[in-house]
Amino acid sequence: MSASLLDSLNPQQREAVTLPHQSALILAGAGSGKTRVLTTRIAWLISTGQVSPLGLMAVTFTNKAAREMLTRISAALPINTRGMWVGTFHGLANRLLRAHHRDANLPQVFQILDSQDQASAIKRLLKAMNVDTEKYEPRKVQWFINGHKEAGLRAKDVEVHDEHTRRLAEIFEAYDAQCQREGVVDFAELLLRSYELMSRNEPLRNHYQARFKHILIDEFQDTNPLQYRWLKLFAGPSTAMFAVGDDDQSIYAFRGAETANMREFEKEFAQGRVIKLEQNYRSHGNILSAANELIARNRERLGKNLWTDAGAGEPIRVFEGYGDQDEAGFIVDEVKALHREGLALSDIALLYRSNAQSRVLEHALFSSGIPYKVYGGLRFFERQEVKHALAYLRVMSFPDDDGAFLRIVNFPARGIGARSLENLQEAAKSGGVSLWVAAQAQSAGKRDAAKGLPAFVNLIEKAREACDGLSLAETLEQVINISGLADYYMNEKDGQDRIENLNELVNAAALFEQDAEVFPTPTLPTSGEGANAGPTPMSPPQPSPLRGEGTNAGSTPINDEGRSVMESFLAHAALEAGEHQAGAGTDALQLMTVHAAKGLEFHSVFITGLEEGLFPHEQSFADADGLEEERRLMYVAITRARRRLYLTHAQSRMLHGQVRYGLPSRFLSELPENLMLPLNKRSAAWAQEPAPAAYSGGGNQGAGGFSIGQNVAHPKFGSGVIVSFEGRGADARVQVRFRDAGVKWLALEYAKLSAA
DNA sequence: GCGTGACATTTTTTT
DNA sequence: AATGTCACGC
Repeated sequence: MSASLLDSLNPQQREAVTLPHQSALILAGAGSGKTRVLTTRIAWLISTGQVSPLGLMAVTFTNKAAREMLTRISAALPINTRGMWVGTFHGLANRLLRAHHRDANLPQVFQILDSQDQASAIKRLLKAMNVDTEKYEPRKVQWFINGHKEAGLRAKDVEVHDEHTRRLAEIFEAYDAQCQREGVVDFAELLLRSYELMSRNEPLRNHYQARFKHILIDEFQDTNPLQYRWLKLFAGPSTAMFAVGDDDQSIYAFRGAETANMREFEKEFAQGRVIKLEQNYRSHGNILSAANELIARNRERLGKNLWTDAGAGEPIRVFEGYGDQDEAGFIVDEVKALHREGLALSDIALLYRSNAQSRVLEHALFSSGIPYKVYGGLRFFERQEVKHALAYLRVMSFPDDDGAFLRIVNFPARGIGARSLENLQEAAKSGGVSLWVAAQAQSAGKRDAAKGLPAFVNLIEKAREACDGLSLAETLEQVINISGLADYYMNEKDGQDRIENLNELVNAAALFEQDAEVFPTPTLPTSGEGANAGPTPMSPPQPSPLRGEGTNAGSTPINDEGRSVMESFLAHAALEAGEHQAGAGTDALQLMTVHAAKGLEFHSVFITGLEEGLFPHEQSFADADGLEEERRLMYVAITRARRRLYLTHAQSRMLHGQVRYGLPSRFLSELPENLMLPLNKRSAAWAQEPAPAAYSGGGNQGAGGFSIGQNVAHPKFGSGVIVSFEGRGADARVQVRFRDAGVKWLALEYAKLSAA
């Protein structure tokens, strides 16, 4: 079977898949079969008996990629993939920390903070420390902390040059102490903590290094310094590292990714064993040429040249709309036409630079009745009602989590105001205990109170009793009712959606549980049962450290990592925010940010909002690196398309509640003109009139018979389009974007402007 | 203590 | 536009 597996590969792909037991770097261009090579190599290694399923680790960045890999492996091999170390950096770090939580100095039931949770934890801390939040903005503090953690640095490692930084380091330290107290761990901490665990604990390190014969890393260009160091800790003398990446698709520098890791890896591990996959199987020639031409403008590249033997295909369609609504209208019409020709909606993607841009598109799609699905944005597990319900679960199982406690102590409102909370926090602080313990103390002897703190303490204890022995889904159902969340949202005027989400949450829990039960515990070896991992001597307090912790004597069901299903579910909620959107299975148009589109492909792709300031984003203008990253982002966007590519932009759009006028993106002019097919904006039915309805209405009708969006001619500057105006009568001035002469303000009284 | 409305602030990308 | 913060009145 391995023969047939290899048959369909090209020579470079095959070479990569069948590399001997050595480290190597695979430079894999967009659409060159990267995922295929990775999964085929795993299948090949296992099926040829070179490694057992548990003797390898495969790391990805997104849950989607991890899932995809597992699916493909199970399709190729008759093995149970559960228990295999295939997952995201964060997922695997979580797994390691759960299994060795004692060595990592964490409670068995540590909770994972998502960015929202982290932000509120920081705000709470700043308040408690009496920090001036004008001087130390929570956002910046968060950025500071995460930045350092991602570089592998603790508060004590912060380089202090000035008072401000010194204070930040202090806050950093206090933040970590708070998290430790509350048994919570943020995203960066997952990695840093597991990194420290591995580097400090030699037996543990030796164990894993001996276990993993092969480590395969996807999207290597996106690793940050900490992740790279993290990987290296798992690599023993006999471990082969197989890194697949594309420096041209590095789009996560903003969160610490360093392409330098690729050069570093080449020196340290691959030692010259570099295989380039340059044949693109995805796109037609014109699309690929455009992408190549664009990315060639970047200076910092390892160098690669994608080619295809497919034909040139269609030209790239470019559309300019008057406003964002025209842009959306054009897209709706084109999508309809494509769909009519038989193309599945799910094979068409609408891409944008930032999430906020989806609104207008959604509106247009909704009113035209085209089914669509938005990825990203507000995720299921990030919704407040879901977070509330989960916080109840959390407080029930780990009441010392002050963050979860504060989230729900007075929600739904039960008469606990800021004053009582201040008192409580005071008491907790002086007693050196959690809010929950302090609340319990204050409520002693007031068991039947109907309001206030005692009522809350009562409620939690009652809920605990009521849920004893129940399944996860049943527990959630109970909690949603007992807590009063159900009643609360029932009476809210637009609470119906929230109720539905809560029901959906119960469903998700049931599904999750079912999944956990299909593979009962004993068949699921965890860390300890790698191909050749004998029991390794460990630090004393743990009897069988590699077997995961706490056999959990209680009645709660146990899953593969020896923790309760509830814990796993809470971790799942944080790590995999979830695309629990309606319409699974139905054919729907795909809407997402360019970032979210990485790794995906579609027959037809619309890249929207191609305007200066939007894409490239204005935040990137400051430095050359920022612009290069935007260009790589554009490269990623273009290479998503197999057959047809649309580039759209608008002269004006609503942004932050104001109309903004944007010039066409520089990326449009960086593409080869001969490949482009400009679509005349007037050819579209809705744009027949000189002044489109959207702009002739709300006071935009300019003086002197001109209007925004109108094409004009000037004797000296040539042809252009009116983008704005101010004043009336003799004072009236218009802003014109000329084709060649740039943007100019002209006084209507003097300028010899004529309609064109 | 709690709900309301005025006011200000924000506005990239994600595990 | 949308969300958070603050002050006020009940």
